[in-house]
Amino acid sequence: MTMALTSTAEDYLLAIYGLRAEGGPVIAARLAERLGVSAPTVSASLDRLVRDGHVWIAPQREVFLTLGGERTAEKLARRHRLIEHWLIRTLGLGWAEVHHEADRLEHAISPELTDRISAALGHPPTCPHGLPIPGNYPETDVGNLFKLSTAEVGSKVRVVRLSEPAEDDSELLRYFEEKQLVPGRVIDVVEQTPAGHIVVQVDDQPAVVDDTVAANLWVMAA
Amino acid sequence: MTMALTSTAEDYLLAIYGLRAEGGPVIAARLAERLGVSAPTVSASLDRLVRDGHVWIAPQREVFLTLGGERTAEKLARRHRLIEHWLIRTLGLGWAEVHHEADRLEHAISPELTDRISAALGHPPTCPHGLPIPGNYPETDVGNLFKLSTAEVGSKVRVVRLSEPAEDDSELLRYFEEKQLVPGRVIDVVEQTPAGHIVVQVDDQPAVVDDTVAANLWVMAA
DNA sequence: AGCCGCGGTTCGCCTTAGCTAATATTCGGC
DNA sequence: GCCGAATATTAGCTAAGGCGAACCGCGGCT
Repeated sequence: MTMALTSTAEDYLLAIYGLRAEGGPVIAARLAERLGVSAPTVSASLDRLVRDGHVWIAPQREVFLTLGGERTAEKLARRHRLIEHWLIRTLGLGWAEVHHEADRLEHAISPELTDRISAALGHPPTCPHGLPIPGNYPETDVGNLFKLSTAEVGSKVRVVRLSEPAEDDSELLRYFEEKQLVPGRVIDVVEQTPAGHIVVQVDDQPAVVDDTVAANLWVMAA
Repeated sequence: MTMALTSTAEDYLLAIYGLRAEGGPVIAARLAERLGVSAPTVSASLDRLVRDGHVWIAPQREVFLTLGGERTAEKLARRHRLIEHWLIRTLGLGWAEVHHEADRLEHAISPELTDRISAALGHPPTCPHGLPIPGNYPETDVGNLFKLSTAEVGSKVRVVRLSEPAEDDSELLRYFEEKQLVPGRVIDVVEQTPAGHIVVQVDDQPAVVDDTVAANLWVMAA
């Protein structure tokens, strides 16, 4: 009988899962940042997660999900991303606001409800920001995604998804929405300035994308 | 800056609000029953609620909501009851299952979301089980409700709402649904047996309603 | 060698929210 | 006025989840 997770434990699993998906080593300090808690708190919480078999810590302090922990995290990510669609679809909530609401709702939705939501939405493969929904997403062309910041000048690319951390930045989300830098859009990479900024063309409208911002958009050749 | 309530505190306010609406004195022992916790736990929690100004204890140990506490409880009840409708409307959830899901969701929905839900549903005056939704409910004929168990033999009555505790009893809910003893239905009170059971006629189908069950249905003359 | 900064842990402390066992209080009957 | 049942409180425990302060280890600089 798999003990029920606390809402806090769910947050940790999801944060680890998200950081992992972003690439780069998952360490306690990053978790502290993302979750907005102190280092000692993360230490204690990780101890509990290890004790309960959701997480294991590699010799160099890197944090990994166990098989069970990963399965749980996938369920949670699925839940979260389906909720985002649901809120947009049934309540007309804004693309930029939906993530925060989903953050709180994801802990309160039963598995049965999750599946009903998926069905009611026609089993969408990704969330509104382009992140894949486990269980619905066909694992194709995951390999040939790259960040807009590394796109070749003169190429055409298709926006596929936002980075995980971008989802927590509502100002950034509103910016993306305004410039229509949303999943599915095809854009021209016009030039890269010496400072690293990228000039793109969306719907024949030019837009200058800050280099740090461009690192938050995953694209593919189009 | 009104301190944010914990999920547990919200449960208490809602329980007090509900018991009060059912009539009868609200005391700690009833709260312990309804919330499924021990008496000392209720004691400690009430201390916190008093400390934070949500609740007030009268000399004879009776529990009252303060003005602020009552306002909060109304918001929570509104939230809960709107969620029930929303789940039925957008996901086709069953009349009998919806209450439990709403119990968990009500702590995770923002005020803005609540209003959007209300708007999307056309501001329904009551929840699917007939309980009024604060802010939407026109306060008419609240006074002339009575329990089915006290209805006069030979009279016609209209089912208006379920009792609060009935909402927590899914078996009872399924029974009501099966017999179509749901808000809006007009039924004939045919006879009362010596044991106190009540024989009614719904859609020309006879049904025997247990006396304790009949005490959970609020009706009005029809 | 020395030191700074980052990462991590240990220590001690706090609040919420639960429990049991024991005790105290109050209420309704008789 | 007394008794027993119901109610409430006290005392003492646990676990989760927070905090800051202090300290350790290690990698790079200078």
